[in-house]
Amino acid sequence: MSSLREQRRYEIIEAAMKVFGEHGFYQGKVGEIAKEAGIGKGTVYEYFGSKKEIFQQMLMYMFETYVEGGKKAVIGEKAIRDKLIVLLDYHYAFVNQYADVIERTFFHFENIVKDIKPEIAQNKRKIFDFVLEIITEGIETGELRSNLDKETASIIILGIVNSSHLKRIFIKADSINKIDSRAVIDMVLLGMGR
Amino acid sequence: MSSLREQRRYEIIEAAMKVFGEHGFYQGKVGEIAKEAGIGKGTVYEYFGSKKEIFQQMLMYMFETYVEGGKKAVIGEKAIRDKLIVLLDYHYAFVNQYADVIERTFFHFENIVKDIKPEIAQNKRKIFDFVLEIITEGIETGELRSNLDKETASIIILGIVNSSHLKRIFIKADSINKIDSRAVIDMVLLGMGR
Amino acid sequence: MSSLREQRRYEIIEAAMKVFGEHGFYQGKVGEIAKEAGIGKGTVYEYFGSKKEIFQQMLMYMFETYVEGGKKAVIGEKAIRDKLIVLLDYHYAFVNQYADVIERTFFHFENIVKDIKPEIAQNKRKIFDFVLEIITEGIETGELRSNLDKETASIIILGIVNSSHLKRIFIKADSINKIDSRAVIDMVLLGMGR
Amino acid sequence: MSSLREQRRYEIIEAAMKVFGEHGFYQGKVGEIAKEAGIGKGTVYEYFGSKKEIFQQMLMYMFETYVEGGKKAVIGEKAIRDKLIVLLDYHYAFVNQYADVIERTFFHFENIVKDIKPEIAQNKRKIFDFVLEIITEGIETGELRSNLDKETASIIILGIVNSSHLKRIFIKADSINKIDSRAVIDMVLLGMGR
DNA sequence: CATGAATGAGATTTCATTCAT
DNA sequence: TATGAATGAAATCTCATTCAT
Repeated sequence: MSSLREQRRYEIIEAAMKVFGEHGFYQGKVGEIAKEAGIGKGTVYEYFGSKKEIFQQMLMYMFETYVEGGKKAVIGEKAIRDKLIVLLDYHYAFVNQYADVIERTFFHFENIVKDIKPEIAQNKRKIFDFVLEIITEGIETGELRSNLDKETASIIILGIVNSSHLKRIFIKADSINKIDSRAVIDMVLLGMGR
Repeated sequence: MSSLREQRRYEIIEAAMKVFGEHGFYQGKVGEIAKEAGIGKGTVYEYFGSKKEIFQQMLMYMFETYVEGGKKAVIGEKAIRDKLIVLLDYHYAFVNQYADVIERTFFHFENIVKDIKPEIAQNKRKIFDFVLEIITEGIETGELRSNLDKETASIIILGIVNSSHLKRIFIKADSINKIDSRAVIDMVLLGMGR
Repeated sequence: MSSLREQRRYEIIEAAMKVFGEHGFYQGKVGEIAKEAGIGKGTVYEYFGSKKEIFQQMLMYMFETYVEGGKKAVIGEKAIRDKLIVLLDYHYAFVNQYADVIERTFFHFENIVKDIKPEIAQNKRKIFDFVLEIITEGIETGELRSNLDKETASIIILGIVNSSHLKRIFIKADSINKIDSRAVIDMVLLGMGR
Repeated sequence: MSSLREQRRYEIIEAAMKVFGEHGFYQGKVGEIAKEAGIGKGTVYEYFGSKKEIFQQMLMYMFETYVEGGKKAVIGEKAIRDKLIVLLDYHYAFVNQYADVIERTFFHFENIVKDIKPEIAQNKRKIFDFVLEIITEGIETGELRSNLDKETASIIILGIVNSSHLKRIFIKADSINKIDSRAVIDMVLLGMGR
């Protein structure tokens, strides 16, 4: 059955996340992915045409998982403030779960997938649109200022969302200190000014 | 004198920025760096012990340039708001100047420099401290709320600073639209909330 | 019964002729032969021990077909001149029918079948003997000069027979111009000299 | 100097003739060519872009050598009969010298060099033209019949020239019996008929 | 009998690094 | 000091063959 094939594909992608996460794209060896997945090297090529394709499919999978999960996480919240907090928490959890592979590849694959599948590009755009939606909704419900430039606000939120992961990079690589989502969002909503 | 040697080292690093910027670390060839620098392949190894070392030194150089330049840019401004705006502009200009190499390597070198020189780690910390200083100063001068958690605020600023470059990644790769630093900072200072 | 098995073997050989004809021995894949024969890859190995064996059997089959067909074609002719013309036509038709596989393999299998089955060697010899017979007969009937060195004459005829296929190779690959068998044979019988 | 590079290229081609001659294109390994040439595997790639390119250049070299040598060999002879005899001898010597590689590749490279360089195609044509010239000259000098179809005659001669090598293939693989060029040519000139 | 998923040996090719000049 | 020809380790990918179903 095809679901068996799907299952095997998924196992390889799982293994790829581990290996690419540990070593990045160029240092991640196909042989190691195979070993990690508990199969032969040649078998990997029965399911994916090339190392690059494994990587692309892995990214696709992560993007989809990310966007889907994010929407699901946010859906339960009513207040925009809560949505943003949940989004921040979700992002942090996601990044932590896939920490290595994200740090090494998620925001850094442009040159690897120059012949990037349109679906991936779409997914990138989806993340932005997702945040834009929340902002728009916040303005409509009156929780956010009505004169807010929505695109700029989204950029800011996205930047901050991404900060959780920057913290580890910029402050200490081994930091496991989670940023306080509540504090962050409140600071953004209230403003830093006096 | 050693200054000739320094000069030559610098030329190689310049070439490395070009080559690594265009192709990333693993696809950037030492031979291309040599050609770009107008010297022989073997000569590169008279100045650097390995490809990895060239890369590390290049990062060091960029960090130092970044921090130094940032401090210099900000020094002329009195108001914290202006300092932040200038910082954002500076970051954007810096990222644009070294756009390719940053996108491909600046936030992605963990695995390349596992045996990272302490100086690089220090420089990363310096960037954070630099922002932290501005925030602290802002609180002291009363421009920022006194109950602000300084570290969190710095993380937010850093995240936003980094947004300028995220915009290109998340929205459209070919976008040349600069984010409006003034609008962004004001939004952060005033808050998004009603 | 075994005739079912024979039938299946024949189908595989037919498929092999197509595949080896298109891609040659090394580029012709067993999987493609299987697909062409409409059976599973594993099934091929129920009938043949290895790719090499398929190839050897295919050659055997072609040799036998060639020699048999050649004799049959010639048998109806009385005059040696006609026999030779018919032989030339037959060879051309045969080569055209199996054009690709012959061009790619017929004269090029030495290293593939180093452990060549004696039967193949015998078949090669048979082709020569077949021509030798015609020459001998021609001398006996007085159509050919009595002082003709039979072996040399056979070599010449064989070379010329093979020319039909050389024409395509040496002049233009896409040439479909058949050489005029009558003209050729007459030229050989009459001689080129004044 | 460039002649050093030329020299090295030639050495590699020599090694390639040996290796491809022994094992054919697909079984001839680049590593073996390198070893045969007494250099490292990587060095081969400093001189040729790929295995295919080595093969193509080798063919080019052989064609050129063949045509040049053939013309030189024939130039000393006045009579057409002698020219043809010399050509036959020359061909036999050439084939013997490069026996293996010719048997395995010379008439069998169509699919390897699909992207065949125009120069190779030209060389193939040159061989035919070369024979055509001799025939034409023979007619002009009156040594050959004036009503001879020149193209057909050339095909015949080419086929026969090629016979010397067919002899080994069709009769016995280990035969070192040279065909008697004089006898062959005379038979062609006089004709086989009574 | 028939199958095709799984395998891994082995080939080509790349490129950082060395070292004789 | 500067060079670039030479190197070979190592990686990706192919495909004949096996064998559990």
